[in-house]
Amino acid sequence: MSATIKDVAQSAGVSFKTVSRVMNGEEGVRDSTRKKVQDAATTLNFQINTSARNLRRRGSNLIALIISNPSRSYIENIQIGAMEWCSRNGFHLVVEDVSAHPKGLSDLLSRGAMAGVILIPPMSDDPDIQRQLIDKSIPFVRIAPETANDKAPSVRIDDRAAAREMTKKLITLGHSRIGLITGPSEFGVSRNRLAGYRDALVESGLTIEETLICEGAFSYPSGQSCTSDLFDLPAPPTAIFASNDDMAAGAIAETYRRGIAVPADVTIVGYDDVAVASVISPPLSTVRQPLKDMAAQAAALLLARIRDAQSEPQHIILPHSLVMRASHGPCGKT
Amino acid sequence: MSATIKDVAQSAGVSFKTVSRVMNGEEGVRDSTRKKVQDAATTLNFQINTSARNLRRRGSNLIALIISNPSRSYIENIQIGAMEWCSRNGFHLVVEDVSAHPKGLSDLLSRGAMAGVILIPPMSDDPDIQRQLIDKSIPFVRIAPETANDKAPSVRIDDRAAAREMTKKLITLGHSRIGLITGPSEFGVSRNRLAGYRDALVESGLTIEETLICEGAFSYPSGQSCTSDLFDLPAPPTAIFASNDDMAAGAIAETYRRGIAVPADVTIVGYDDVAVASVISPPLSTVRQPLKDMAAQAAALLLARIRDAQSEPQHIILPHSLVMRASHGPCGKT
DNA sequence: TTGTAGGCGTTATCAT
DNA sequence: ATGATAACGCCTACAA
Repeated sequence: MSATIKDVAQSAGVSFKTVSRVMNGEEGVRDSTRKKVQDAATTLNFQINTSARNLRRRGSNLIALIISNPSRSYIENIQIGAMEWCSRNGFHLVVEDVSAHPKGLSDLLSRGAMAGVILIPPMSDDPDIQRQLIDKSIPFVRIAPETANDKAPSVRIDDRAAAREMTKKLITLGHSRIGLITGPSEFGVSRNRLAGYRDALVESGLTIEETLICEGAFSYPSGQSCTSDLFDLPAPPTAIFASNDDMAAGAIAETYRRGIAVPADVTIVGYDDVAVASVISPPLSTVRQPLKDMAAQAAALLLARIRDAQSEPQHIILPHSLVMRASHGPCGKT
Repeated sequence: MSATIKDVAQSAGVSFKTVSRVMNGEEGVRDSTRKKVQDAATTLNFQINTSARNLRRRGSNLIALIISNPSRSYIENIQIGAMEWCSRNGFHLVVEDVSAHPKGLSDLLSRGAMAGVILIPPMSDDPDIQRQLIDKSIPFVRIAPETANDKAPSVRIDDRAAAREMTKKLITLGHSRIGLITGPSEFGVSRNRLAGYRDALVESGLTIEETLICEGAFSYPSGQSCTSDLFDLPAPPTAIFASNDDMAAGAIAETYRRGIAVPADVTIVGYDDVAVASVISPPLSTVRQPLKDMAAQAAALLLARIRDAQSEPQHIILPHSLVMRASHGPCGKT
């Protein structure tokens, strides 16, 4: 079929090892020889065989991003950050959804196939997957794990502090009955954000009402139904803090459906700052986390572990910020 | 490091070929032998080496989805459809963005790396990429190409008919000044949708005003600015048909910004029916195309070509429909 | 039903 | 600066 390095070698009148050197940009090849080889390669339309290279090198230029269903907009940003890093660093990104077909994962992780793996919530907190990875000695990195450990590097923001700040912001606006829509409890980030919410209330001397806390699924419909439940309370909240933007968008939709105005009648804020936050109306006030950066930095930490499995796992905390757009306002009610 | 097929063979007391047979689920192995081998493989934590297998088989279990920047929501649905198909059929999906780092593509397409490639707009109409793929004899499939050809299979909806139907629908509602926000002209789908728009106007005996046609970029901001231009016209349109939902969302935002109500004062409709369509308010009336199905069927057609490069390329046209939500209404003005 | 020989295309090692 | 030889781990072809 297509040409191999031996064909190129013959055509260029050198040994195939020399071709190998040229293809890998190694030193110690005379310029004239190099040129001869390059010309021959171009003429023969030579393409290196990745399988053969990987077999011999015991390596791969593939990084896997393991995802599960919930928030597509979250994944989208992570994926973009990871893809950009990959293309700048000679890797390619394999995206695998394990929620559908769990058996795909073990195939994906067959020996030598992936140079490394990026885990996002909820897999970053999944002990099974991590043990699997460790057993196969595949380097991995965790994005937004509940807590850092010494098995793998990690990248995160300080979710607890961020949730605390946003809650305090709402309190500053005069709100004292603040509904919280959490993510599923198996997500470490959900627990951390809930803790931050509690921190703020306690620090401000407010009582924590468990009925104001509703567990969502990080999805738009779950934002709607939690909001519905909150409004059906005898004393509904004057502000709702959703643990991601998708749920906040659902909350706003449900609010409108009931003829309640945002932010005039009720304040709604989100978390993540993904695309939907600037597209809905009113534009969403939210916690911004630098998802693309997080993914890029995660990939970089992963590379360090790919290069040297013994290197100390690093843990990075990136800065977050509050992006106050137009979905919040002062508390109207007493 | 980890076990090879030979280690398993020794441990099970059979030849390595037998192990190979078991690992590939081939017939002609006594059940007792099979069990012995499986046990040994489990004990040794054996994982097949994909590089060695691919090298020998001259194959790969990787399918590449080549994307470029514009509409992330479009890509999202295509990607989900392709991923699901892949995990059901023993493949994995590599997602590569060529808009950033074009050189990544040639590396990705190195010999044997990818079993096949899925092209979406605008790459489905890019002659360079197609020639490259043909030169390397990598099977590929085109999603939503401008026209089908005999080089590769394709999957699409009838964009021209769909755009015509939506335009007619608006005409039926009494609109005669209908603005069209097209996609970039290098997209075949843009040209087809534009043609359908013209078809409808001509068939209805309306004149085509070129000033009512504005070229967008398939992005939210471009939807805003085109809409702004349309409203600045001496005689603005009473309805706007955006060639994708992102631009329609931008159009609605710009409309609100000017204090104009949707759909009371102006009708706005989109195209694609992606997530944003049901999340914004009012919920968007739009042309639905079955993106996930399209991707899954594309992958299936691709597989046929991977299995037999000589097989006749198939061309599938999937049904579309109009999803009339709440962003349209009758024409108020004369 | 099971086993043996050989090679896929590349890189590592060691020589020249 | 360049080349010969030997793996990497698996599968195909053929043999027993």
